[in-house]
Order: sequence, then C-alpha cells, then structure tokens
Amino acid sequence: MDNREAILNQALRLFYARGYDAVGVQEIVDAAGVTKPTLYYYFGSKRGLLETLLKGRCEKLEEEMRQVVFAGEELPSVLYQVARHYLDFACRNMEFYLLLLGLFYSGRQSDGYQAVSPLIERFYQQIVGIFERFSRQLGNMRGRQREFAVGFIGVMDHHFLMVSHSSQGEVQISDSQVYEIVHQFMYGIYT
Amino acid sequence: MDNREAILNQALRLFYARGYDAVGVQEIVDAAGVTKPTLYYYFGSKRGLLETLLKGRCEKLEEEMRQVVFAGEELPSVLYQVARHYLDFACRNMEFYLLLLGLFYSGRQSDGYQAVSPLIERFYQQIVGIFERFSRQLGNMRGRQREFAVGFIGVMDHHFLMVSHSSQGEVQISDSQVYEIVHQFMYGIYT
DNA sequence: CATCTTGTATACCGATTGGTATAATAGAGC
DNA sequence: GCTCTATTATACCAATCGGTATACAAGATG
Repeated sequence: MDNREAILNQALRLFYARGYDAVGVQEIVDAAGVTKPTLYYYFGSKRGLLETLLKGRCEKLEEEMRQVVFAGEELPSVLYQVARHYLDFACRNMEFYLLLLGLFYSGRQSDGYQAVSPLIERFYQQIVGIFERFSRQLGNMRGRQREFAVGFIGVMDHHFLMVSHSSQGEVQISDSQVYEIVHQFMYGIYT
Repeated sequence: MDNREAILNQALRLFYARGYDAVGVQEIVDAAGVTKPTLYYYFGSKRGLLETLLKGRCEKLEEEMRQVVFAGEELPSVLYQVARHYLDFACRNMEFYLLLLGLFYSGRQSDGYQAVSPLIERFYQQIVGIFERFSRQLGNMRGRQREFAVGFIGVMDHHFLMVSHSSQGEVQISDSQVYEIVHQFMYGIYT
C-alpha cells in the first residue's frame, strides 16, 4: 500500500514538471522504486493513474472550500475568505495545483483535459453559488453570476501562476496580497 | 514552400487538439501530405517546428498590439481598445491562441513552456508599459504596474477560455462583453 | 498443511517515438 | 549539355511507448 502512495507522489512530481504526455510509465515506476505491473495493478492504465491522482486531491480542495463558501453574511468577507483558503491550498499543493491548471488549459481532445474538466466544473459551481446567494446585494446581475465566478477564479489563478513563475520552491501569498486581489476584483483599479 | 505552410498549419491544428507531446511527427507529415525528411529539412526538429510556429504568429500579435498600446490619452479608452484587439486576435486565431495558453500553463521543464515563455513575457511588457504610462492617472501605484498587467491579461485570458469552452467552432466576443470585462477590471463588480 | 488473495518482479509484446543516411528529382545559371 | 542547389521520398535506426502473460512470494483463512 506504501507503493501506491509512492507511485502517486512521483507521478504528480513528474507530470507537473514535464507534462502528462511527456512522462513515460517506466520513468514513474523507476522513480517510485517499483515495476510496471505494480502500477497497472493499482491503477489499470496511465490514464487511470492520472484520474486517481486528480480525484483524490480535488476532493480535498472541494471539502476545504465547502467549509468556507457559506461562512459569512457579507459578500466581501466571503470572497476574502474563499480567496485566502483557495490560495492557501494552491500554495500548500503547488505542484498539484499547477498541474491542474495546466491540464485545464490543454487541448480538449487530450487525456489530461478530459480527466480534469469535470472536476474543475464542480469547483466552478461552488463559486457560482456564492454570487447567486448574494445576488440581492449586487443589484441587477442580469444572470452574470457565472461571469463573475469566471472573473474571480481567473484573477486568482493567474496571480498564483505569475507568483509561482517568479519564485522557485515554496510559494507564499501574504494576507495583504490576497486583500489586494479581492479588493481589485470588487472595486476595480481606481481605488 | 507550400509544403512548409501545410506542415505549420497541420501542426497547429494537431498540437491544439491533443497537445504538443501527444502528437507524433509522423502524424503531422501524414496530415500535411508530405514525408518526414521534408519536415526536418524545414524545421530541423520537432521542437524547432513548434518554435517556428509560435514565433511567426506571436510576431503578428505583437505587431497588432503595438499599434493600439499607444493609441489614446485616457487609460479606460486604451484598455478598451487593447482588450478589443486582443480578444479579436484570440477569436481570429482561436486554435493558436489556446495552444499558446496551454503551453504557458504547462510544466516549466517541458519543451512547450520553454518555447512559449519568452514570447509571452514580451507581450506582458507591452501591457505593463500601458500602466506605467498612465501611472499619474492612477494615483500611487506603489509599483503595482505588473500586478495590474497580470490581472488584466488574466481576466481576458480566462474569459476567452471559458467562452471557447462553452461554444464549439467559431468564437465571438461582442463589444458589450468586452466593455463589461474592461469595466469590471477598472471599477469592480459593484457598478 | 492446503488454499486463496494480495502484491510484486522478470521478461516480453507490437507499435510508435524522434530522427537520419542515401538517393532521386527538379529547376536555375553557365 | 552540365553542374549546382533546393527540395523531396524510400527505407531505415535505436529507443521508448503503453501494456501484459506468467510466475512467485507473503500473509490470512480454512
């Protein structure tokens, strides 16, 4: 059972660094110190390995988010808490999070996109739910809840990507940075 | 010389659909109706093909942007024009643009990221330049020009990605959508 | 002890990978 | 006609691809 974890960890590391398609099964099992049949015993296929990897960690993110999405009576405070926890998760699971983003931005006929797309959609629904819950406070939204969610997640993702690009190793995002990101989203750049 | 173009076109189509690493050289030349030595004659390697492909189209984007970045005396009108032209380019070159995004979001040790990263950085500098030029109008920016650029591009990219996901074939972004994106970026969601 | 399930390794499969050595073809300049 | 250069095809390379047939070891259960 320890081997299973080792395979998942090494697969994450390698997929993140060089991409799902560029990494061979042989390389993964070598790094994990096992042989191919062991990998295929646990995951059935390379695609199955990817799906197991994504699903497990995505459920953790979704779980963490569930506890924050409904905490707060005011939209700004909810958005701030969501951003704080979301970016915290991204920093704590940097490799996984960047892998997720990369797969989501890859070609739609690729294995990676097809595996990640339904998981991302679930997360989007959580954020859309926030804007629906506070739609009274925002005046006439004209059904723009999803656009707001897209904008909000887009800003967070892109910021995290750029921060992680300009620093090697551990990534940190301070409270004040989170505040600025959310503030800019809510009130624009003309503060 | 016609074969060269055919190879570039088919490579773009296939890389976009299934990813750079997942597409073999053989498949590209088959689709283009040529043979492998022809591809290697023109581009030297698979990586060289990708770089030629990216460089050629990126120069077109950069050229188009140069004509807009300095047009206008007010920040809002410049941002609106930039967004309009940028998203126009993205719509007109959907496959190329999504390939670009996908490569930029992929692992840093991958061929794709390494080929695309310097090209994207040049584009970022163009946008950073806008916020530097209008820094007087924005009050104390505290060196946040790059953060604004990151936020601006992030919003546009993410919106385009979501629009292209939810529609197949030709993608269009109306003037009013562009207006909303830029408006939300400048003034936030509390309009 | 015998059996059954779980997990792992050796050794292999056909297909495909990126890339190339060699030669043929074609058009241009002399 | 001759040669030079640009372009293309045939046929091949070693290496790697994802995946598997078979056997073997270990622990639990009867």
